[in-house]
Amino acid sequence: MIGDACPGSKCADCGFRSAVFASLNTGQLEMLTNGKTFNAVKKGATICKQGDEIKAFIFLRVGLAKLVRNTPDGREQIVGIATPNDFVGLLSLFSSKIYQYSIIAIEDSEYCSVDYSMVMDLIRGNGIFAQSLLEKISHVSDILINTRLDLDLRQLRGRVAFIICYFATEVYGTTKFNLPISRKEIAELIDMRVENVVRILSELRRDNIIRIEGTTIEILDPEKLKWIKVHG
Amino acid sequence: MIGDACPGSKCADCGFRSAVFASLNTGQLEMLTNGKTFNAVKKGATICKQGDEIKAFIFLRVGLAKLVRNTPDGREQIVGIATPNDFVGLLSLFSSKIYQYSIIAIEDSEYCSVDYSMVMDLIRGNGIFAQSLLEKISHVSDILINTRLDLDLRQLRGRVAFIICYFATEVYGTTKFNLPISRKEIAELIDMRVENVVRILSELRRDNIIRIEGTTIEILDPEKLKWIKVHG
DNA sequence: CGCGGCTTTGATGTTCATCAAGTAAAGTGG
DNA sequence: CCACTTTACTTGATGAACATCAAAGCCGCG
Repeated sequence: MIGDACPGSKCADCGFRSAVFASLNTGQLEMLTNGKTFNAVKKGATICKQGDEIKAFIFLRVGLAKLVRNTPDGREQIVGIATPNDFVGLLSLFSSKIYQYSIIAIEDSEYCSVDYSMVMDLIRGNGIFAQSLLEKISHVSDILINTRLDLDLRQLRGRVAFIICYFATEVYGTTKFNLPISRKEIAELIDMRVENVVRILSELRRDNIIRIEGTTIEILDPEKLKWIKVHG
Repeated sequence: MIGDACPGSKCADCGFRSAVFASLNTGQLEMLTNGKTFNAVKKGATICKQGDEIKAFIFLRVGLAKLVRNTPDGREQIVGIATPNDFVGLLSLFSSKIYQYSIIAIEDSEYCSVDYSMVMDLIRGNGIFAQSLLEKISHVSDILINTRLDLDLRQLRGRVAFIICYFATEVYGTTKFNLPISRKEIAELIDMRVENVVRILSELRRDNIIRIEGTTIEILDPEKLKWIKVHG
């Protein structure tokens, strides 16, 4: 499925088009149409790999992906989660020739790749576009850093509560959802051990704060969960 | 001392001029000269304050500053250290109307403030400048995030070793230097408690890995220190 | 069916935060 | 200048939080 033409063919007509591209004129949009590739991948697929040369600008249209980093001691650390409309790998893009993280689909996903040099041309040729991109990248960094700083302040119960709230509000927008990642991945995302993730989830279930059924999680007591998220 | 004219007056002649400004033409450099203010402040001075409206683009010429965040529970967390040639507060700049962090001088410092709207004009009017700025901001974010992720993997001994190495190599470039921050500030920077910072510094001294004399730290055994930094 | 990976719970030891208490250094006011 | 207060630093003792080890159940997959 890699490299198929985008179903909606022209970027100008794309329902997923990001606000970042709003400033492009007709000619520039046509350039974009010709320079991009549409991709659909299954859950588990690697979209790009840490250490590989950056050749494209990746825009996630549908699905969900994790940003993964290999730690010096051979473990894996999840840097963050990419949701639809995100430019994944945006951070590495301008600061390095290689990807700092791998990007792996955690749900069936669709994304567009735009040729790296084309984006550079657009930046140089369209000031408003450059400004939009600056704002976008700045925003993404800010969220990532602030989230990390927040997590660092909390102990494990607070972190687990945080991640449940995150998926409920930021990703799915409901109090009941299918957790797209394993316990082990939660652990990698918030820097703790699998056993403790499990233990704390069990505690939350025991206290009737959440309900767990297979991979489905339902928040029963949002107030209490929020309290734990803030006060640890 | 706030608001004095830059001694070197014209930005075009400024010895501290960042590579980011390399692409500006004569007219644009003149704009810059007229739109900036030069400032010199003493150690401890607040350069900008978390929550205040962003009106300027701050470029640190001389000195050292800490980026500080007030945590929800009233403590302080140090996000990072700004060294000469850094654009401080760069991250907030494009993603928010207000500063996400306070910036406080930890050594006597000099910096230039450039009017916010002027920077925006330059971005829109000069594509190469926009691209340079994207690269710069991307680089700063990347370092900040990777540092944070690294710290999250380490236990306390590793973090203390990390921060000593950081000041030795990144900030001062020597194995013997004056630690510009207090024990408490180290704790705030690497998410631990003062008592443990002190305890671990004492251990390192006892094991002849470092020497401490007042605020001066000298690395005696770089190999061992590096080992601790990596392996906790 | 059996293997391997994910999940779960319990027991145990290590790491770290907290509390307490004392020393040194640095500012403050008379 | 000295008494006084405040702030930074330091060490020890204790308990809480967390990682690690161990073992068993579960599920998907060849």
